Order: sequence, then C-alpha cells, then structure tokens
Amino acid sequence: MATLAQAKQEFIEAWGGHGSAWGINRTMAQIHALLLVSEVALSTEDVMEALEISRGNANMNLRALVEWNLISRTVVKGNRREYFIAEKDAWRIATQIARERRKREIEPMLKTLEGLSAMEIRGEEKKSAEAFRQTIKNLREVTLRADQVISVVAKAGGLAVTKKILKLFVK
Amino acid sequence: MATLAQAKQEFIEAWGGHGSAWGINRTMAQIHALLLVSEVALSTEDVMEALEISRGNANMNLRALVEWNLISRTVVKGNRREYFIAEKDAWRIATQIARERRKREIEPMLKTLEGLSAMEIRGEEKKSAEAFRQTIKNLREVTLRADQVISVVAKAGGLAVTKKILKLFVK
DNA sequence: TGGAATTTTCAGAAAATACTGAAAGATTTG
DNA sequence: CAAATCTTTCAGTATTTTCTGAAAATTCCA
Repeated sequence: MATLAQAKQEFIEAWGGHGSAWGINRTMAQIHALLLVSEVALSTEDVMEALEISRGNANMNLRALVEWNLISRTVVKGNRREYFIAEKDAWRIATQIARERRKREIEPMLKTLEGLSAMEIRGEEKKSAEAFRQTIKNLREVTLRADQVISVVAKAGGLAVTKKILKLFVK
Repeated sequence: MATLAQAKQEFIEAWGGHGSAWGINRTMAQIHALLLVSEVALSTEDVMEALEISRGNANMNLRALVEWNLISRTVVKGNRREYFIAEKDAWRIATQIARERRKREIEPMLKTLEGLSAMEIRGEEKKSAEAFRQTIKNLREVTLRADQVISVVAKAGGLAVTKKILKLFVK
C-alpha cells in the first residue's frame, strides 16, 4: 500500500510519460501533473525542487503551461514570488488541450491543404492533376470534419451533456 | 503557376511537416504523402530516390506505415521487388490514424489512470487522499469520454454520415 | 533611487531521436 | 543449389530537441 506522496509521484511520472500523446514534452506534463495534485499554489522554486530541474527549464515550461491556459499565475499574500495553480476541472482541462491542439495543428494543416487546393497547375497531365486536386480536397474535407467534431465536443456543456449524447450512439 | 510535380513536392513537404501533429515523424509522413499522390505503386528504391533517404530509413518507415495500415505491400508482375501502395480514401485514412492513436496513446493512459484509481493509500491524510483519488477519477472519466467520441466517429458510416450528424450540432 | 529579490533569456551542453550504410539474412531464379 | 536480387538489421553518426546555469533584465521595497 502506498503513501499519498508515493501515489502522487507515480501520477506525475505517468502523466509525464503520456505527455507526448497530447503534444507537450515530458517536463511540461510533469509540472502540470505536479500542480494538478498539489493542494496549494507552488512557486518556481517549489517546482524546481520537486522535479529536480533547473530554473530555466521550470520557468520555460511554466510559461508554456500558462499559455496553454492549463495553469495560472497567482499571488500568495505576504510573499513576493509568483505562484502557480492548475485548472482542476477535468472537462475544462480536456477542452483546453483540444482547443490548443486545434489551433497549433489542425488549423495550420487546413491552411496548407487550402493553399494546395487553390494552386493552379499547368501542364499536359490534365487527368493526373485532377486526381491530385481531388486527393487534396478529400483530405481537406476530412480534416475539416475532424476539426468540427472536436470543436462541437469542446463547446458542449460539459461532461454530463457529452455523456448523454454519447449514449445515443454507443452500442 | 506550378507544374504537377512541383505541387506534389509541396504537398509532400507540408505533409511531412504536419506529421508530428498525428504522432509520426517527418520521414514517415513524407513517404505517406509520396505514396498518397503517386498514381502507381512504388518500390523502396523509388522512395529512396524521390526523398533522398537511405535504404534503412526507407525500409523502416515503410514498415511502420504498413503497421499503421496506411499503406500496403503489393506485387507488380514481372518484377521481383516489393511495391507499396497507399490507402487513398481520406475517411479511411483518418479513421485508421484515429484507431492507431487510440491504441498507442489513449488506451495506455486509461490503464495508468485506472491503476492509480485502484491504488490503496495509507496514512493520516484522509481528506487529501480522497481529493487526489477524485482528481484521478475525473481525469479517467474525461479520457474515457474522449475515447468514446473518437471511437463513435471512427465507426460512423463515413464522411457523409458524419457530416449529417454534425449538422445537428453546428451553429 | 539603490539595491535586494525574483524572473527571463539564451549560449552551450546533454539527452533523445532519427538516419546512414554496410553487412547479414532472405528469397527467387536459372 | 549457387548466384543474383532484394530486404532487414543495427552499430555508429548526425540531427533535433530539451535542459542547464549564469548573466541580464525586471520588479519591488525601503
């Protein structure tokens, strides 16, 4: 049987390991995990110590997490340092990650595909050019629908609503 | 105005660049793109030449793409070599990618969260332990729902069906 | 305003990841 | 079944990504 501290440590390591699944690096995911299971706000120093990382690394990844809106800066009174606190609501965490990845990955991809769609192609190979254009168009359409699915879910009222809607479709 | 070859080249580079968005490396994505826009099956040699990569690299990434079910081996008669051909249907490409990522990323994550949920925690901090357990449970539930959304969409009849269902929810 | 406390930046170092090329292993064919 | 053709493997190398630590910048307070 584990102590609470051990369980938290295990979670931090696991979350760090899975971080690449949603497009962030190990350290960033570990810091996120650390703050997720911390009951109090933590300073850069605290994070450095807990994860045994350098100040630069801590600073950089804390900033990135703030940009992702997964954590926020806060003030602890009687103290000059900056402290950080994580968004704890799992639904909001998930939709926030979805939102960021959409922005960073799907949108640029759609831009690329749209650019290629719009490209005029010269030369004799009419048929081939048409096939190429169609491939791109299809990829664009599918990407667009994936994007919409993500977007619809992220804008759903929350976990309970999603669960109900899913019931209509599952099994 | 670009030639068809130039447009294809541009697509290959772009697709390579976006590859990391869906969990594969640049070369693997480029090979996929090359085969996607190729009207004929290509051999390892062809791929090596087109992308200026080594035999080892070509071989490794072609195998990975076969494992992802994004391309398949084929035979060109009167020829001893192995040739490769890509799945061209955009909907199937997308669902295949979704399926693989689910397997490689979401499932292990659920396993981890379930393991942590099941963990018994000793010590005096009952309240804290309960809060921790709740955090994990919530993350698990949200991950599970995300998984189900992906799964439902991937099993939908195809792009047309998805489009219709989306209409119920968008705007 | 001076200076102590804190945060940010970034060049170089370390670590992780991807690639090469040649050798070994298969497979086909004459 | 031996030679030719093709595929796979993998140790070493190259590239990319991430991290460190110290200096510079900023903020806060007396």
